[in-house]
Amino acid sequence: MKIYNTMSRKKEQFKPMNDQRVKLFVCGPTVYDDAHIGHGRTYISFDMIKRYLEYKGYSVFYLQNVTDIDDKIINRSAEVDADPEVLARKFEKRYQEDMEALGVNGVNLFARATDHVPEIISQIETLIEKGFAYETSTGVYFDEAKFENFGKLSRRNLEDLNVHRVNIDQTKKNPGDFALWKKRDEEPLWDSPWGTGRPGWHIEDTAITEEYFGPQYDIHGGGLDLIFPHHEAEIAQMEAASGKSPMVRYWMHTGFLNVSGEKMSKSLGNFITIRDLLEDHDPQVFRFFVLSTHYRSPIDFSEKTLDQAAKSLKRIQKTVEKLNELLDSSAGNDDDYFSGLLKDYRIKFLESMDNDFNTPEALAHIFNFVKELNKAFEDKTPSEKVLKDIISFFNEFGEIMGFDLAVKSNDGDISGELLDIIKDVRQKLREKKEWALSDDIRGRLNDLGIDVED
RNA sequence: GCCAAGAUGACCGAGAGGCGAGGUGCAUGGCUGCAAACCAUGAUACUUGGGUUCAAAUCCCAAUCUUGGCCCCA
Repeated sequence: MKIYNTMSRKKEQFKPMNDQRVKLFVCGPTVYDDAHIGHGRTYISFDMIKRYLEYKGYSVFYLQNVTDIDDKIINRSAEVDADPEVLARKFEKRYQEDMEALGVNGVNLFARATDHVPEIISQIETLIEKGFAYETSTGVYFDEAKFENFGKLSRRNLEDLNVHRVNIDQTKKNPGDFALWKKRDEEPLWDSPWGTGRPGWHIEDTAITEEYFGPQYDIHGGGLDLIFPHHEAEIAQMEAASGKSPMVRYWMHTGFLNVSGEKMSKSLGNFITIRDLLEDHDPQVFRFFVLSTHYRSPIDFSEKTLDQAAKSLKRIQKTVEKLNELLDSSAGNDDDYFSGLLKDYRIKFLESMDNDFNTPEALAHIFNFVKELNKAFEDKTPSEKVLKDIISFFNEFGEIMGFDLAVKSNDGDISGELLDIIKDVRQKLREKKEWALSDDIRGRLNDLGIDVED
Protein backbone atom coordinates (compact mmCIF):
# COMPACT_ATOMS: atom_id res chain seq x y z
CA MET A 1 0.00 0.00 0.00
CA LYS A 2 1.02 3.58 -0.57
CA ILE A 3 1.04 6.51 1.81
CA TYR A 4 1.59 10.14 0.95
CA ASN A 5 4.57 11.44 2.88
CA THR A 6 4.57 15.16 3.56
CA MET A 7 8.36 15.05 3.79
CA SER A 8 8.82 13.93 0.17
CA ARG A 9 5.49 15.33 -1.09
CA LYS A 10 4.98 12.00 -2.79
CA LYS A 11 3.14 8.78 -2.30
CA GLU A 12 5.55 6.14 -1.06
CA GLN A 13 5.32 2.41 -0.65
CA PHE A 14 4.48 1.76 2.99
CA LYS A 15 7.05 -0.33 4.80
CA PRO A 16 7.16 -0.23 8.57
CA MET A 17 10.47 -0.46 10.41
CA ASN A 18 9.61 -3.80 11.99
CA ASP A 19 7.74 -6.00 9.57
CA GLN A 20 4.12 -6.05 10.74
CA ARG A 21 4.39 -3.67 13.66
CA VAL A 22 3.45 -0.06 13.15
CA LYS A 23 4.18 2.74 15.58
CA LEU A 24 1.75 5.58 15.03
CA PHE A 25 1.85 8.87 16.87
CA VAL A 26 -0.70 11.62 16.37
CA CYS A 27 -0.56 15.02 18.03
CA GLY A 28 -3.32 15.21 20.57
CA PRO A 29 -5.33 18.13 21.85
CA THR A 30 -4.45 20.95 24.19
CA VAL A 31 -7.10 20.46 26.80
CA TYR A 32 -8.28 23.96 27.61
CA ASP A 33 -11.64 23.89 25.83
CA ASP A 34 -14.03 21.49 24.13
CA ALA A 35 -12.85 19.81 20.94
CA HIS A 36 -14.33 21.21 17.74
CA ILE A 37 -15.35 19.53 14.52
CA GLY A 38 -11.95 20.24 12.99
CA HIS A 39 -10.40 18.04 15.66
CA GLY A 40 -13.14 15.58 14.84
CA ARG A 41 -12.10 15.53 11.21
CA THR A 42 -8.47 14.85 12.02
CA TYR A 43 -9.10 12.18 14.63
CA ILE A 44 -11.74 10.41 12.58
CA SER A 45 -9.26 10.29 9.69
CA PHE A 46 -6.52 8.76 11.79
CA ASP A 47 -9.01 6.40 13.36
CA MET A 48 -9.88 5.13 9.89
CA ILE A 49 -6.18 4.90 9.04
CA LYS A 50 -5.49 2.80 12.08
CA ARG A 51 -8.50 0.61 11.40
CA TYR A 52 -7.38 0.01 7.84
CA LEU A 53 -3.79 -0.77 8.81
CA GLU A 54 -5.10 -3.33 11.25
CA TYR A 55 -7.40 -4.74 8.61
CA LYS A 56 -4.32 -5.18 6.44
CA GLY A 57 -2.78 -7.28 9.17
CA TYR A 58 -0.51 -4.75 10.83
CA SER A 59 -0.28 -4.62 14.55
CA VAL A 60 -0.62 -0.91 15.25
CA PHE A 61 0.29 0.88 18.42
CA TYR A 62 -1.42 4.27 18.35
CA LEU A 63 0.03 6.79 20.78
CA GLN A 64 -1.38 10.23 21.40
CA ASN A 65 -0.14 12.96 23.66
CA VAL A 66 -2.33 15.22 25.72
CA THR A 67 -1.02 18.73 26.18
CA ASP A 68 -2.10 19.53 29.70
CA ILE A 69 0.37 22.28 30.45
CA ASP A 70 0.57 25.29 28.20
CA ASP A 71 -0.09 29.03 28.06
CA LYS A 72 -3.62 28.59 26.81
CA ILE A 73 -4.49 26.39 29.74
CA ILE A 74 -2.94 28.80 32.20
CA ASN A 75 -4.68 31.78 30.65
CA ARG A 76 -8.02 30.04 30.59
CA SER A 77 -7.63 28.96 34.19
CA ALA A 78 -6.99 32.55 35.19
CA GLU A 79 -10.07 33.70 33.26
CA VAL A 80 -12.39 31.25 34.94
CA ASP A 81 -10.54 31.25 38.25
CA ALA A 82 -9.82 27.53 38.19
CA ASP A 83 -6.81 25.42 38.98
CA PRO A 84 -4.96 24.64 35.72
CA GLU A 85 -4.73 20.97 36.52
CA VAL A 86 -8.41 20.70 37.33
CA LEU A 87 -9.28 22.53 34.13
CA ALA A 88 -7.02 20.31 32.06
CA ARG A 89 -8.45 17.12 33.56
CA LYS A 90 -11.96 18.32 32.94
CA PHE A 91 -11.41 19.01 29.26
CA GLU A 92 -9.36 15.87 28.81
CA LYS A 93 -12.30 13.88 30.08
CA ARG A 94 -14.69 15.74 27.79
CA TYR A 95 -12.36 15.13 24.88
CA GLN A 96 -12.41 11.40 25.58
CA GLU A 97 -16.19 11.45 25.75
CA ASP A 98 -16.43 13.30 22.45
CA MET A 99 -14.12 10.84 20.74
CA GLU A 100 -16.08 7.92 22.11
CA ALA A 101 -19.26 9.47 20.77
CA LEU A 102 -17.71 9.74 17.32
CA GLY A 103 -16.61 6.13 17.42
CA VAL A 104 -12.98 7.15 17.62
CA ASN A 105 -11.52 4.58 19.94
CA GLY A 106 -8.28 3.34 18.45
CA VAL A 107 -5.78 5.16 20.63
CA ASN A 108 -3.81 2.63 22.66
CA LEU A 109 -2.17 5.08 25.02
CA PHE A 110 -2.74 8.69 25.94
CA ALA A 111 0.38 10.33 27.35
CA ARG A 112 0.08 13.54 29.32
CA ALA A 113 2.86 16.08 29.12
CA THR A 114 2.84 16.57 32.88
CA ASP A 115 3.38 12.85 33.43
CA HIS A 116 6.60 13.04 31.42
CA VAL A 117 8.47 15.97 32.89
CA PRO A 118 11.51 13.84 33.85
CA GLU A 119 11.78 12.57 30.26
CA ILE A 120 11.42 16.13 28.99
CA ILE A 121 14.18 17.36 31.27
CA SER A 122 16.44 14.52 30.28
CA GLN A 123 15.97 15.24 26.58
CA ILE A 124 16.74 18.91 27.13
CA GLU A 125 19.90 17.95 29.00
CA THR A 126 21.00 15.83 26.08
CA LEU A 127 20.41 18.71 23.68
CA ILE A 128 22.47 21.06 25.84
CA GLU A 129 25.28 18.50 26.11
CA LYS A 130 25.38 18.07 22.39
CA GLY A 131 25.47 21.82 21.83
CA PHE A 132 22.01 22.17 20.25
CA ALA A 133 20.50 24.12 23.10
CA TYR A 134 21.55 26.94 25.38
CA GLU A 135 20.36 28.45 28.62
CA THR A 136 19.56 32.12 29.09
CA SER A 137 18.03 34.12 31.92
CA THR A 138 14.53 33.31 30.63
CA GLY A 139 14.79 29.68 29.68
CA VAL A 140 16.45 27.01 27.62
CA TYR A 141 16.23 27.40 23.86
CA PHE A 142 16.90 25.24 20.85
CA ASP A 143 19.64 26.73 18.71
CA GLU A 144 18.18 26.33 15.24
CA ALA A 145 21.36 27.51 13.56
CA LYS A 146 23.12 24.40 14.86
CA PHE A 147 20.66 22.05 13.22
CA GLU A 148 21.55 21.72 9.61
CA ASN A 149 18.26 20.83 8.00
CA PHE A 150 15.92 22.98 9.99
CA GLY A 151 12.81 23.56 7.94
CA LYS A 152 13.05 20.49 5.75
CA LEU A 153 9.48 19.37 6.32
CA SER A 154 7.86 22.71 5.53
CA ARG A 155 10.55 23.57 2.98
CA ARG A 156 11.55 26.80 4.58
CA ASN A 157 14.96 28.20 5.19
CA LEU A 158 16.35 30.04 8.15
CA GLU A 159 16.00 33.46 6.57
CA ASP A 160 12.26 32.93 6.19
CA LEU A 161 11.99 31.89 9.76
CA ASN A 162 13.76 34.84 11.23
CA VAL A 163 11.62 37.63 9.94
CA HIS A 164 8.32 39.10 11.02
CA ARG A 165 8.41 37.95 14.56
CA VAL A 166 6.75 39.87 17.31
CA ASN A 167 7.68 40.06 20.97
CA ILE A 168 10.97 38.35 20.49
CA ASP A 169 12.67 37.26 23.65
CA GLN A 170 15.82 39.35 23.61
CA THR A 171 17.93 36.68 25.24
CA LYS A 172 17.63 34.32 22.29
CA LYS A 173 20.40 34.00 19.75
CA ASN A 174 18.00 33.84 16.83
CA PRO A 175 14.36 34.88 16.62
CA GLY A 176 13.40 31.40 15.44
CA ASP A 177 14.93 29.63 18.42
CA PHE A 178 12.13 28.02 20.35
CA ALA A 179 11.73 27.37 24.04
CA LEU A 180 12.49 23.94 25.44
CA TRP A 181 12.11 25.09 29.02
CA LYS A 182 10.49 28.28 30.28
CA LYS A 183 11.83 29.62 33.52
CA ARG A 184 8.96 30.63 35.78
CA ASP A 185 8.44 31.22 39.44
CA GLU A 186 4.67 31.04 39.69
CA GLU A 187 2.51 27.93 39.56
CA PRO A 188 2.21 25.63 37.79
CA LEU A 189 5.89 24.77 37.88
CA TRP A 190 8.35 21.94 38.16
CA ASP A 191 11.92 21.79 39.41
CA SER A 192 14.63 21.44 36.85
CA PRO A 193 18.41 21.82 36.56
CA TRP A 194 17.68 25.36 35.33
CA GLY A 195 15.48 26.29 38.26
CA THR A 196 11.72 26.15 38.43
CA GLY A 197 9.60 26.45 35.36
CA ARG A 198 7.70 24.43 32.79
CA PRO A 199 8.31 22.74 29.47
CA GLY A 200 8.02 24.43 26.10
CA TRP A 201 5.35 23.19 23.76
CA HIS A 202 7.27 21.13 21.24
CA ILE A 203 9.42 19.10 23.60
CA GLU A 204 6.65 17.00 25.15
CA ASP A 205 5.96 15.11 21.94
CA THR A 206 9.53 14.03 21.33
CA ALA A 207 10.05 13.18 24.99
CA ILE A 208 6.92 11.04 24.87
CA THR A 209 7.66 9.35 21.57
CA GLU A 210 11.24 8.65 22.61
CA GLU A 211 9.97 7.08 25.81
CA TYR A 212 7.51 4.72 24.12
CA PHE A 213 8.81 4.36 20.56
CA GLY A 214 12.47 5.29 20.67
CA PRO A 215 14.13 7.93 18.49
CA GLN A 216 12.71 6.57 15.24
CA TYR A 217 9.24 5.34 14.37
CA ASP A 218 6.84 4.80 11.52
CA ILE A 219 4.08 7.37 11.25
CA HIS A 220 3.57 10.79 12.75
CA GLY A 221 0.26 12.45 12.05
CA GLY A 222 -1.52 15.67 12.74
CA GLY A 223 -3.32 18.58 11.17
CA LEU A 224 -1.77 20.52 8.32
CA ASP A 225 -1.36 23.50 10.60
CA LEU A 226 1.15 21.63 12.71
CA ILE A 227 3.75 21.20 9.97
CA PHE A 228 5.22 24.52 10.87
CA PRO A 229 6.54 25.16 13.38
CA HIS A 230 5.55 22.25 15.60
CA HIS A 231 6.70 19.32 13.52
CA GLU A 232 9.83 21.08 12.36
CA ALA A 233 10.71 21.64 15.98
CA GLU A 234 10.08 18.00 16.79
CA ILE A 235 12.35 16.85 14.01
CA ALA A 236 15.10 19.21 15.12
CA GLN A 237 14.87 18.14 18.75
CA MET A 238 14.73 14.43 18.21
CA GLU A 239 17.23 14.14 15.40
CA ALA A 240 19.66 16.45 17.17
CA ALA A 241 19.31 14.57 20.43
CA SER A 242 19.61 11.08 18.96
CA GLY A 243 21.84 11.77 16.00
CA LYS A 244 19.51 9.49 14.03
CA SER A 245 17.51 10.43 10.99
CA PRO A 246 14.77 10.26 10.02
CA MET A 247 12.84 10.54 13.23
CA VAL A 248 9.72 9.49 11.34
CA ARG A 249 9.37 7.50 8.16
CA TYR A 250 5.98 8.83 7.09
CA TRP A 251 4.55 12.24 7.92
CA MET A 252 0.81 12.34 7.44
CA HIS A 253 -1.22 15.54 7.59
CA THR A 254 -4.94 16.06 7.43
CA GLY A 255 -6.48 18.97 5.57
CA PHE A 256 -8.46 21.73 7.16
CA LEU A 257 -12.10 21.80 7.87
CA ASN A 258 -13.81 25.04 6.93
CA VAL A 259 -17.30 26.08 7.82
CA SER A 260 -19.23 27.41 4.84
CA GLY A 261 -15.99 28.32 3.14
CA GLU A 262 -14.47 30.16 6.07
CA LYS A 263 -12.01 29.17 8.70
CA MET A 264 -13.73 28.22 11.88
CA SER A 265 -13.07 30.75 14.57
CA LYS A 266 -14.72 32.13 17.61
CA SER A 267 -14.62 35.67 16.31
CA LEU A 268 -16.53 34.73 13.16
CA GLY A 269 -19.17 33.02 15.25
CA ASN A 270 -18.96 29.81 13.26
CA PHE A 271 -17.16 27.79 15.87
CA ILE A 272 -18.76 24.37 16.24
CA THR A 273 -17.77 21.96 18.97
CA ILE A 274 -18.30 18.24 18.66
CA ARG A 275 -20.83 18.53 21.45
CA ASP A 276 -22.79 21.17 19.54
CA LEU A 277 -22.76 19.00 16.47
CA LEU A 278 -23.94 15.86 18.16
CA GLU A 279 -26.87 17.58 19.79
CA ASP A 280 -28.80 17.32 16.57
CA HIS A 281 -26.70 15.16 14.28
CA ASP A 282 -25.91 11.49 14.08
CA PRO A 283 -22.19 10.83 14.70
CA GLN A 284 -22.34 8.23 11.93
CA VAL A 285 -23.33 10.91 9.48
CA PHE A 286 -20.45 13.13 10.52
CA ARG A 287 -18.07 10.21 10.07
CA PHE A 288 -19.45 9.58 6.62
CA PHE A 289 -19.16 13.26 5.81
CA VAL A 290 -15.51 13.27 6.88
CA LEU A 291 -14.61 10.11 5.01
CA SER A 292 -16.37 11.15 1.82
CA THR A 293 -13.51 13.60 1.28
CA HIS A 294 -9.90 12.50 1.06
CA TYR A 295 -8.12 13.05 4.36
CA ARG A 296 -5.59 15.45 2.85
CA SER A 297 -8.12 17.67 1.07
CA PRO A 298 -9.80 20.64 2.62
CA ILE A 299 -13.37 19.87 3.61
CA ASP A 300 -16.21 22.32 3.82
CA PHE A 301 -18.75 21.80 6.55
CA SER A 302 -22.31 22.98 6.12
CA GLU A 303 -25.76 21.76 6.99
CA LYS A 304 -26.31 21.05 3.32
CA THR A 305 -23.26 18.86 2.84
CA LEU A 306 -24.02 17.06 6.07
CA ASP A 307 -27.53 16.40 4.85
CA GLN A 308 -26.18 15.01 1.59
CA ALA A 309 -23.92 12.73 3.61
CA ALA A 310 -26.87 11.50 5.63
CA LYS A 311 -28.78 10.51 2.50
CA SER A 312 -25.75 8.84 0.97
CA LEU A 313 -25.07 6.77 4.04
CA LYS A 314 -28.69 5.74 4.15
CA ARG A 315 -28.45 4.37 0.65
CA ILE A 316 -25.80 1.91 1.80
CA GLN A 317 -27.66 1.06 4.97
CA LYS A 318 -30.82 0.29 3.00
CA THR A 319 -29.01 -2.27 0.97
CA VAL A 320 -27.43 -3.89 4.00
CA GLU A 321 -30.86 -4.00 5.57
CA LYS A 322 -32.23 -5.74 2.51
CA LEU A 323 -29.39 -8.26 2.56
CA ASN A 324 -30.21 -9.15 6.13
CA GLU A 325 -33.87 -9.55 5.30
CA LEU A 326 -33.05 -11.88 2.47
CA LEU A 327 -30.96 -13.99 4.77
CA ASP A 328 -34.02 -15.73 6.12
CA SER A 329 -35.49 -16.59 2.78
CA SER A 330 -32.64 -16.79 0.36
CA ALA A 331 -32.19 -20.04 -1.51
CA GLY A 332 -31.26 -18.95 -4.97
CA ASN A 333 -28.77 -20.43 -7.32
CA ASP A 334 -27.20 -17.38 -8.91
CA ASP A 335 -24.08 -17.79 -6.84
CA ASP A 336 -21.64 -17.37 -9.72
CA TYR A 337 -23.09 -14.01 -10.56
CA PHE A 338 -23.08 -12.68 -7.00
CA SER A 339 -19.69 -14.12 -6.13
CA GLY A 340 -18.26 -12.45 -9.20
CA LEU A 341 -19.70 -9.08 -8.21
CA LEU A 342 -18.42 -9.42 -4.69
CA LYS A 343 -14.95 -10.36 -5.85
CA ASP A 344 -14.71 -7.46 -8.30
CA TYR A 345 -15.90 -4.77 -5.95
CA ARG A 346 -13.93 -6.05 -3.03
CA ILE A 347 -10.74 -5.80 -5.08
CA LYS A 348 -11.61 -2.30 -6.25
CA PHE A 349 -12.44 -1.20 -2.75
CA LEU A 350 -9.15 -2.46 -1.38
CA GLU A 351 -7.18 -0.94 -4.23
CA SER A 352 -8.60 2.47 -3.44
CA MET A 353 -7.86 2.10 0.24
CA ASP A 354 -4.33 0.91 -0.52
CA ASN A 355 -3.82 4.08 -2.50
CA ASP A 356 -3.19 6.48 0.37
CA PHE A 357 -6.53 5.73 2.03
CA ASN A 358 -8.64 7.05 -0.81
CA THR A 359 -11.95 6.76 1.01
CA PRO A 360 -14.02 8.79 -1.49
CA GLU A 361 -13.02 6.48 -4.30
CA ALA A 362 -13.50 3.43 -2.10
CA LEU A 363 -17.01 4.68 -1.28
CA ALA A 364 -17.73 5.15 -4.98
CA HIS A 365 -16.98 1.46 -5.48
CA ILE A 366 -19.29 0.59 -2.62
CA PHE A 367 -22.05 2.62 -4.24
CA ASN A 368 -21.52 0.86 -7.53
CA PHE A 369 -21.68 -2.45 -5.74
CA VAL A 370 -24.88 -1.38 -4.04
CA LYS A 371 -26.40 -0.46 -7.36
CA GLU A 372 -25.39 -3.74 -8.95
CA LEU A 373 -26.84 -5.66 -6.04
CA ASN A 374 -30.13 -3.81 -6.13
CA LYS A 375 -30.41 -4.43 -9.83
CA ALA A 376 -29.53 -8.09 -9.50
CA PHE A 377 -32.10 -8.68 -6.78
CA GLU A 378 -34.86 -7.87 -9.23
CA ASP A 379 -34.45 -11.25 -10.84
CA LYS A 380 -31.66 -13.14 -9.11
CA THR A 381 -30.93 -14.52 -5.68
CA PRO A 382 -27.83 -16.02 -4.16
CA SER A 383 -27.61 -18.94 -1.80
CA GLU A 384 -27.44 -18.29 1.89
CA LYS A 385 -23.72 -18.91 1.88
CA VAL A 386 -22.93 -16.31 -0.76
CA LEU A 387 -25.33 -13.89 0.84
CA LYS A 388 -23.39 -14.27 4.05
CA ASP A 389 -20.16 -13.56 2.20
CA ILE A 390 -21.63 -10.35 0.88
CA ILE A 391 -22.87 -9.34 4.31
CA SER A 392 -19.50 -10.03 5.83
CA PHE A 393 -17.88 -7.78 3.22
CA PHE A 394 -20.18 -4.98 4.27
CA ASN A 395 -19.28 -5.71 7.85
CA GLU A 396 -15.60 -5.41 7.03
CA PHE A 397 -16.32 -2.18 5.23
CA GLY A 398 -18.23 -0.89 8.23
CA GLU A 399 -15.44 -1.93 10.55
CA ILE A 400 -12.81 -0.09 8.52
CA MET A 401 -14.82 3.09 8.18
CA GLY A 402 -16.33 2.88 11.62
CA PHE A 403 -19.88 2.84 10.28
CA ASP A 404 -22.61 0.97 12.01
CA LEU A 405 -24.50 -0.59 9.14
CA ALA A 406 -26.53 -2.99 11.20
CA VAL A 407 -30.26 -2.75 11.12
CA LYS A 408 -31.49 -1.06 14.22
CA SER A 409 -33.59 -3.44 16.21
CA ASN A 410 -36.57 -2.42 18.26
CA ASP A 411 -36.40 -5.46 20.46
CA GLY A 412 -37.09 -4.89 24.12
CA ASP A 413 -38.06 -1.30 23.59
CA ILE A 414 -41.63 -0.34 24.46
CA SER A 415 -41.71 2.54 21.98
CA GLY A 416 -40.50 0.16 19.30
CA GLU A 417 -43.26 -2.27 20.13
CA LEU A 418 -45.80 0.52 20.09
CA LEU A 419 -44.49 1.51 16.70
CA ASP A 420 -44.97 -2.04 15.48
CA ILE A 421 -48.59 -1.90 16.60
CA ILE A 422 -49.15 1.36 14.76
CA LYS A 423 -47.55 -0.02 11.63
CA ASP A 424 -49.64 -3.15 11.91
CA VAL A 425 -52.86 -1.18 12.19
CA ARG A 426 -51.86 0.93 9.24
CA GLN A 427 -51.14 -2.16 7.20
CA LYS A 428 -54.65 -3.43 7.88
CA LEU A 429 -56.11 -0.10 6.84
CA ARG A 430 -54.20 -0.31 3.59
CA GLU A 431 -55.55 -3.77 2.95
CA LYS A 432 -59.00 -2.25 3.22
CA LYS A 433 -57.89 0.55 0.90
CA GLU A 434 -58.38 3.18 3.57
CA TRP A 435 -55.82 5.35 1.83
CA ALA A 436 -56.60 8.69 3.42
CA LEU A 437 -56.22 7.44 6.96
CA SER A 438 -53.15 5.32 6.28
CA ASP A 439 -51.43 8.19 4.47
CA ASP A 440 -52.23 10.47 7.35
CA ILE A 441 -50.57 8.06 9.79
CA ARG A 442 -47.55 7.80 7.52
CA GLY A 443 -47.28 11.55 7.26
CA ARG A 444 -47.45 12.03 10.99
CA LEU A 445 -44.84 9.35 11.61
CA ASN A 446 -42.62 11.03 9.04
CA ASP A 447 -42.98 14.28 10.92
CA LEU A 448 -41.55 12.48 13.93
CA GLY A 449 -38.59 11.39 11.85
CA ILE A 450 -39.83 7.84 11.40
CA ASP A 451 -39.69 6.60 7.84
CA VAL A 452 -42.46 4.36 6.71
CA GLU A 453 -41.89 2.54 3.46
CA ASP A 454 -44.34 0.18 1.88
C1' G B 1 6.02 40.56 1.92
C1' C B 2 7.49 35.25 2.36
C1' C B 3 5.70 30.04 2.40
C1' A B 4 1.92 26.35 1.41
C1' A B 5 -2.53 24.14 -0.40
C1' G B 6 -6.41 24.57 -3.79
C1' A B 7 -9.93 26.08 -8.27
C1' U B 8 -13.99 19.79 -11.72
C1' G B 9 -21.47 20.00 -13.50
C1' A B 10 -27.05 22.99 -9.26
C1' C B 11 -24.24 21.08 -4.65
C1' C B 12 -20.53 17.62 -2.52
C1' G B 13 -16.40 15.09 -4.49
C1' A B 14 -12.59 11.25 -7.01
C1' G B 15 -9.34 11.02 -11.08
C1' A B 16 -3.69 13.01 -12.65
C1' G B 17 -1.97 12.23 -20.45
C1' G B 18 -6.11 8.49 -24.41
C1' C B 19 -13.28 4.84 -22.27
C1' G B 20 -15.99 12.42 -18.98
C1' A B 21 -15.88 8.05 -10.97
C1' G B 22 -19.48 8.18 -7.20
C1' G B 23 -23.13 10.63 -4.03
C1' U B 24 -26.97 14.48 -3.35
C1' G B 25 -30.38 17.39 -6.19
C1' C B 26 -33.21 17.92 -10.93
C1' A B 27 -36.02 15.81 -15.32
C1' U B 28 -38.44 11.59 -17.84
C1' G B 29 -39.98 6.51 -17.66
C1' G B 30 -40.79 1.71 -14.85
C1' C B 31 -42.71 -0.36 -10.13
C1' U B 32 -46.68 1.53 -6.56
C1' G B 33 -53.55 3.16 -4.80
C1' C B 34 -50.22 7.51 -3.86
C1' A B 35 -45.53 8.67 -1.79
C1' A B 36 -40.90 6.58 -0.34
C1' A B 37 -37.28 2.93 -1.55
C1' C B 38 -35.40 0.55 -5.84
C1' C B 39 -34.33 0.20 -11.34
C1' A B 40 -33.65 2.67 -16.29
C1' U B 41 -32.61 7.00 -19.16
C1' G B 42 -31.16 12.14 -19.45
C1' A B 43 -29.28 17.32 -18.74
C1' U B 44 -25.51 20.30 -16.54
C1' A B 45 -17.98 20.15 -15.56
C1' C B 46 -12.77 20.22 -15.58
C1' U B 47 -10.89 29.16 -13.48
C1' U B 48 -8.54 31.99 -17.76
C1' G B 49 -4.72 32.62 -21.63
C1' G B 50 -0.66 30.46 -23.99
C1' G B 51 2.54 26.01 -24.81
C1' U B 52 4.27 20.57 -25.11
C1' U B 53 1.85 16.11 -27.38
C1' C B 54 -1.04 12.08 -32.40
C1' A B 55 -3.83 12.87 -27.65
C1' A B 56 -4.27 17.43 -21.67
C1' A B 57 -9.15 18.06 -16.48
C1' U B 58 -4.35 15.58 -15.89
C1' C B 59 2.42 17.99 -18.01
C1' C B 60 4.95 23.18 -18.69
C1' C B 61 4.63 28.75 -18.48
C1' A B 62 1.84 32.99 -17.17
C1' A B 63 -2.51 35.26 -14.98
C1' U B 64 -6.84 35.51 -11.86
C1' C B 65 -9.33 33.98 -7.61
C1' U B 66 -9.96 31.14 -2.80
C1' U B 67 -8.19 29.21 1.78
C1' G B 68 -4.42 28.66 5.17
C1' G B 69 0.54 29.34 7.69
C1' C B 70 4.57 32.93 9.25
C1' C B 71 2.15 34.47 18.00
C1' C B 72 -1.16 30.07 19.21
C1' C B 73 -4.09 26.10 16.60
C1' A B 74 -6.19 19.24 14.42
